[in-house]
Amino acid sequence: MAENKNEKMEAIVSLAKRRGFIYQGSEVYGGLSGTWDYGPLGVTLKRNIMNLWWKMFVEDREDMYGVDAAILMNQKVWQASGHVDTFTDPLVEDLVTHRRFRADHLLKDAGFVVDGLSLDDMTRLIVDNSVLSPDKNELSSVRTFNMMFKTNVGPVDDESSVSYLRPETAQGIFTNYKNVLDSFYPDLPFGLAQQGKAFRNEISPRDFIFRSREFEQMEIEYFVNPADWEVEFEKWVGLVHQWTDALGLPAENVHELEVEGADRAHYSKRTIDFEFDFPIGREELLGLAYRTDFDLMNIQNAAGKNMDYTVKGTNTKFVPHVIEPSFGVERALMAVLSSAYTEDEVNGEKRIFLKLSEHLAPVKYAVSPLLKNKPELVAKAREVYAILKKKHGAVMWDDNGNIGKRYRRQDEIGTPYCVVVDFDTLEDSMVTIRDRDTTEQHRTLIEEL
RNA sequence: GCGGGCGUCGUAUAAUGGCUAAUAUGUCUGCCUUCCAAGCAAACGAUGAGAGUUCGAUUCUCUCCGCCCGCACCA
Repeated sequence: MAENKNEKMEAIVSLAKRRGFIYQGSEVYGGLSGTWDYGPLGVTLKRNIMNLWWKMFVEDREDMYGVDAAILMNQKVWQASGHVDTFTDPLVEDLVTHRRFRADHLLKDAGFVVDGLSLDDMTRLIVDNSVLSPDKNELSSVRTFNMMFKTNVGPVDDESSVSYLRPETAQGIFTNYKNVLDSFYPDLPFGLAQQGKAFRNEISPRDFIFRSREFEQMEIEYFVNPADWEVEFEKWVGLVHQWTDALGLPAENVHELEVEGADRAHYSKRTIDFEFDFPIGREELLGLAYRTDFDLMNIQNAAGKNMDYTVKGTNTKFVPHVIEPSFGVERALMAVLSSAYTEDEVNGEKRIFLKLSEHLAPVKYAVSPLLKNKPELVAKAREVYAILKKKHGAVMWDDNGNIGKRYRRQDEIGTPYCVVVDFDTLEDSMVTIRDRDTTEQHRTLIEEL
């Protein structure tokens, strides 16, 4: 097994696989880098996170509208959004050290204006002016690396049929802004929310599910009066913290990073990265960006459609500005798993458990007969199981081994409560409930579960 | 993509140019068990894929796939 400096991360990856949360994509064929498959528990945990988000940001609010746009979009979307240009990095390679650099960055550093230059133009500039790599060696010609997955739509494989798997979900929202205005004409501010897959051909997918080539986003485009953007932005800072609280992430592990000018995305006037202390280090968990009217204006110019919003009962018109909180599902999941992963000792033995919040845990209750070779206990336990299953859904039957083993198994998958039917249950209709975190137990009536 | 290190049951480890590839745990079956991985018995389960060298390859070589560390990239 390869060296891994991070034991906690390794333990989580191992548990995730062993217990049926997350597997390497295409594993039977040797895997496919940057893809991950979700097992029975993983898909439930992931959906619980996504549903929590949907409830919190869409269902529980009056100003939010859900959409679900197609992943394949007209190629004009990506030209207008700037992705065709900016998701394509011009790279050069040092012919001696083989290190790679951004050609445009090297040229800019050397004092050249590179805006609008073709690859050939850049190569010529490098050759004519003997531009060297930072390691003082000759450079290769300029080649592109496109982060977007390209594909063709329809039977003809030519330029007109080119499309891309979306590298972000946001554009699917912007392209429907006008549709939603026509259907609802909500008062400002209002938001459009979407969950869905996005694809990026990362050079180097890394760190378990942290950076992968196919991932799921939860995004909101919140449309505001340009005059109000700062106030609304601050509100979203607060809402983001509510979200990380709801995930059960310790507040002290969530950090705000104000992203400075040059590092911001091409569309953004202000960005805060919310970072989390992952086992792999402090890394971005989600982003909050003020996108101005960049996207709507792009559409207005490229598609020739008016994007104005008219304030009701007035003649005031403007193109709304946008606050965009953008959440990565896998990163949220990884943050949840890392902060839930706990080791302690019970009776001098190491115990591993996932301290998942009740509303996120893939299994809420495990039901067991105290002994599985006593038919009367099994029958009663089955009864209790059926009642709970009907009521809560996420309930597991477990009669494996002995009671201690079952507790440990359930601990590892984060089941908050284990319900045990014993001989007294047959007399008093009470069951034992054992708490995952404290390992304490108490008795309660079956009806009160 | 470059450089370095790697790839053995689900997981964690062992061993080997030639005997049935070992141990623990797990999973499963039976017995047992009146609350925290107890015990007994049995079974299942692996050399990432392909090619080459060889009488014989999991072991040596090559290609591919994947993983780890570093670089670079990360809107």
